[in-house]
Amino acid sequence: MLKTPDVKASYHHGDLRRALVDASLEILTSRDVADLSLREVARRAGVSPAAPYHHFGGKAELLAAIAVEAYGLLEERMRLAVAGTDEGGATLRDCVRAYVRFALEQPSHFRVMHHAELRNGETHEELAKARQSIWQFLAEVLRGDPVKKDFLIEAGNESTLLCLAWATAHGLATLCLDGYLGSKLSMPFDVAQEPEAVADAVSALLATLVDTALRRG
Amino acid sequence: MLKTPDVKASYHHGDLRRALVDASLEILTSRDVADLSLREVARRAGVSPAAPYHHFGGKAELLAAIAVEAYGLLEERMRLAVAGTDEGGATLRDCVRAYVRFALEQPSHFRVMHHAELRNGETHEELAKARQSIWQFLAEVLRGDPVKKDFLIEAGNESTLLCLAWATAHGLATLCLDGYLGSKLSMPFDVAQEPEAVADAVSALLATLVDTALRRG
DNA sequence: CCCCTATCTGAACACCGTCAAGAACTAGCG
DNA sequence: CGCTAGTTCTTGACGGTGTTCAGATAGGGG
Repeated sequence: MLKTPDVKASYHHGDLRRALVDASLEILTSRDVADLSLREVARRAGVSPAAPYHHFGGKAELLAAIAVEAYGLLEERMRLAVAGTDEGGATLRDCVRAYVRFALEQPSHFRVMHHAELRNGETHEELAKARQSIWQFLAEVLRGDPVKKDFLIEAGNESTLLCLAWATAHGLATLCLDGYLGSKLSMPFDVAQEPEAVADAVSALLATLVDTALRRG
Repeated sequence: MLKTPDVKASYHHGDLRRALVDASLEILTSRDVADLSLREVARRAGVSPAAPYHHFGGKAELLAAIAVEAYGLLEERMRLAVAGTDEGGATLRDCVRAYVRFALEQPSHFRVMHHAELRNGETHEELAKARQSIWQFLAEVLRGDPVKKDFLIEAGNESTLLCLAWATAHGLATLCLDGYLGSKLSMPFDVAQEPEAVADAVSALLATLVDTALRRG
């Protein structure tokens, strides 16, 4: 429906590759990635079940393409997030927050990124590059913070702190998306807030803990 | 093969329900939960594809049963972990570490716990209870720590710190299991250590940060 | 002993991912 | 313009899946 209007509905689809990705994302809005059917994607794009195989090697490759796109979007988000802050101790908080917000606002993309079928094999070259790019960026952000820099270098704790930040962000995002946080689902106390608010509070707490502890260190 | 030896291989299976769960766990050792085929489980248990439906409502209910079992195991692990420590500030670290170690040592159970098919629907009553039980336990552990107690109560930050701990543990476990940590897969620096070592270091760092910051607070 | 119930089988349905062969269309060369 | 080459899509098929249902089978209570 959003195709370039001058292109008629001809035998040859205008840009089927793009249409398949978009159709997948639409379906993923309401279904989980494990239940994504390649046939349904083709159906929604108005083509036969075998058509996608001329643009992707198979279902896994379609998902990989979506994941690569997702990594690009995520890195862009995080760059924007830290660009807005003034080099203070807020960068860590903003990175974590951007990560979680991306997961909450683009859940389809986020879920595909971490799906099982494209984790194990070193299959996709682009995927590995996209992942490394984000790590690199995060490492630079951390190194750029003058307060943390000394502590990191002297203690050799750079990777540990980086892992802590990423684990927190990833865990937060995963828990939010899976519905563990923010609802009356399973919490024994007052986390009646929205998932976003919980994520913000946790991100801020982590940044505060790090800053306070390091200034003391 | 591990059935009680006196029971013959009769038409009626001795304890098919248990056998199906065990067969599932065996298969999950080498395959992801998304690729778990109910027919294959039945095949491995030596019964027809329709047999499981007399013990479980379907594939989802089988997975739910495994998940309930997993929550029990996890809570047991965590209780043991904190029972061994002397009420100091190490409890937080030990909880996080126990969580991650459980994920690494029982990956089949852990993956099933957080699989999509049993997240959304309020389907299983037992599942919700098992989840709440762990939350309750974690909250008690945190409240029991005298150093953190004051900070938590005065600041109203109890749930936030709890979420931070859980998010870190969960993120760490997920990242380890998915192969992001501990290998040359995608890290730009020296995380050549084993996943367990990384997890230990991160858990310790989090606990240190919390203690240092709160003692200062 | 017989019947009843729980348990398991066999066949069936619809759906899935994937592949091989061929039809429909486009593009480019003469 | 017309023919050819090549890309793009369709049709049809194969094996696998979750699930259902009528019927076969076994064991326990009257």
